[in-house]
Formats: sequence, C-alpha cells, structure tokens
Amino acid sequence: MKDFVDAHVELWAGELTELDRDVEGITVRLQVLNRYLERRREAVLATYGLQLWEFKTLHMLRRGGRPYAATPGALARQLGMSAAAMTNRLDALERRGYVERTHDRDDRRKVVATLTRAGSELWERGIGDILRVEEELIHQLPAAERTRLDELLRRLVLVTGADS
Amino acid sequence: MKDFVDAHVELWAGELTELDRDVEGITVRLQVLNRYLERRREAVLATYGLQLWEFKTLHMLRRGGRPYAATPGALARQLGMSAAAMTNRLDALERRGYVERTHDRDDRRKVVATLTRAGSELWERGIGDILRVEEELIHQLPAAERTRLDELLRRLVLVTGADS
DNA sequence: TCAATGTATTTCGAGGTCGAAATATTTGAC
DNA sequence: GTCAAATATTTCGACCTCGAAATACATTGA
Repeated sequence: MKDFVDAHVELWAGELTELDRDVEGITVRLQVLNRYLERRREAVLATYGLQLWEFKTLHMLRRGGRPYAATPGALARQLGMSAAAMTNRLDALERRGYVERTHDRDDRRKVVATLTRAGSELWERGIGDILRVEEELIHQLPAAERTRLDELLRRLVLVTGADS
Repeated sequence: MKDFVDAHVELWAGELTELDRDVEGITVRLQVLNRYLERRREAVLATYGLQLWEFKTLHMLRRGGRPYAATPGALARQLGMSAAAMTNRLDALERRGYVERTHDRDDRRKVVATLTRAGSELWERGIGDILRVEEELIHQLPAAERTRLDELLRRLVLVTGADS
C-alpha cells in the first residue's frame, strides 16, 4: 500500500540522482505525522478555547510536580524559546487566571509562575484529550510494531545528542 | 540504551496511569527528531543567508518542473499556509531577485510566480546541503532498519488520510 | 565596602503568520 | 448582455515570536 509521500519521493527521485528514497521517505513522513498531530491537538484544545502554546506552558508547569511552579527563564529553556516570548505567554495566562506570578523571596531578580486551581483543572482536561488524540493515531499500529517503531526512533534520537 | 525521552516518559507514567509508554515515546520522539532536523536545515541554509521559509518556497516552485512557475494560491495550498502569507513571501523573494511575478494572460485575476536563474541556482545549492543533513542523521541506522522505519511511518501516514 | 560583572526578567521594535475585508476579474443564470 | 456569485490576490490589523536593549538585583573580588 502506498501513501502520497511515495509519489512525492518518486517525483524527486527522477530529478535528483543522489536521492536516497528511504531517507527522503522518512524525513517527509516525520514532518507529515508531526503536522497532523499538531493540527489534531490544536483542534481538540480549541473546543474549549485553548491555544496549543497555552497548553504547552501549563503542561511544563505541571511537569515539575507540586507546587506546579517555575521561573520564566526555566520554562523558556525547557520549551526551547526566548525568555521574551515566555513573558508574553505568562502575561496572557495570568490575565486569564490560569497562572500567578510572585517574586522569589531569596533572589528578587527571579519571578515564580505558579499554576492556579483553574489552570490545573484546564490542564487536566487538555491532557486527557491530547493523549486520546495521540493514541487514536498510534494505536492503528499493532502493539509489537509500536514498540519496534519506538525503538527505531530512540536510536535516532540518541545520535542527535538531544538531551531535553 | 536509553535516551532522554525515556526519562520523560517514566516521569509522566508515574502521574498519568492511563499513559501508554510506547505512544508517548513515539509522539515525543517524532517531535524531537523533527525539531532537530528543522534546526539543522536552518543552520545550513543560514550559512549563505537563506531562511528556511525562503527555501521552502523556492522548493515548491522547483517541484512542478519547468518553467518552475505557480500561482500564489497554489503555492500557499501546497505549503499549508494562508494566501496572505504567500504574498509576503513572494514580495521578499522578488525583492531579492529569486522570483518574478507576471499576470496570467488568460485569467487576469491570477498571478504567476516564476523562479529566476538566481533563484534556481540558490535552490540547487540548498537542496544538496539539506539532503546531506538528512542523510547524516538517517544513515546512522543500517539500511534494512531505515526501510523498516519508513514502512512503519508509511502505515501511520496512510491512516491519517493525508494526501498532500 | 563597593565597583564591576553576571543573572533574571521585561520592554521594544521588527518579522512572519493568520483571518477578514478590500479589490479585481471571471463565470453563470436569466 | 447584464448582474450576482465565485475566484484570486492583496491589504489590514492582530498575534506570537525573536534578539537586543533596558531594568533590577546578586555575586565577586580587591
């Protein structure tokens, strides 16, 4: 069974003699699957008026465990974005009541963003829906093949040297 | 051998009893690998002052074969973005001399963007570098496993129903 | 002690994206 | 043949991002 990427690969293989079909297939399909998941995540969060970037910020705050707090700088680093952008995100989330900002007592340069009760509840709702969306796609593959796919991807992640 | 995603998955598995480790591993690794490739592509294009979005636009124009031309609307659809954004991209590429805009004789609502000689040469340079970057990563896997990975990804792409 | 350097956050200006409105042209129904 | 609806592009205003500059505070070392 062929997907639309096969046609794309054959088209380019005719133009570029140096093209490795598997490499091109893999890299294009990585992009296609990611874009698909991103759209589905956005769609499900949009049903209750939440943007993906808002959810990601709540998610990162939730991640560290109670009291669900972190500095803007740490959040920005973990999400791979600028501190300036995180200031804007926190402004928006604070306005909507999902996050509170306080100053760190020991080091007053620092700000601590904390998840509010409302923010925590919203995350709870979002994470359930997002996990469902992801399972809906990945469970189309039998369990053994999911494990095999995960292993192959892990080996690639290892060679990138990524560590967060 | 474990990568940093394994730690991430174990951390969340402790919080979310419904979490499927393989599903979470796969979806996170898809994102990690995509982000890695995107950064590497940006880095290599930046060595000669080209943005990734500029390259992608030239690439889509190149894709259709001679005379390397397409309407803004078609380009926007193929790249999954708004027509408004494509207007801006073409403005920039035209200013830099990589693209020319003419009006379609038969349907004067239409505009046709055409790759110039300079644009074509720049694409040539970029595509070589990008293929090298992608091979550098994917060839870390033996040929048989690359094929296997591509097959697994194809099966997922098929169930998304994506067709471009 | 206190000046210099380093760190954390925010502000600012610019860039790329979007959806909606504006503009120009073609198509279709009568 | 004419006019309403459809199509193609651009303009507009808003949003999110970034890097650099500004601000505030902490640390170091002479």
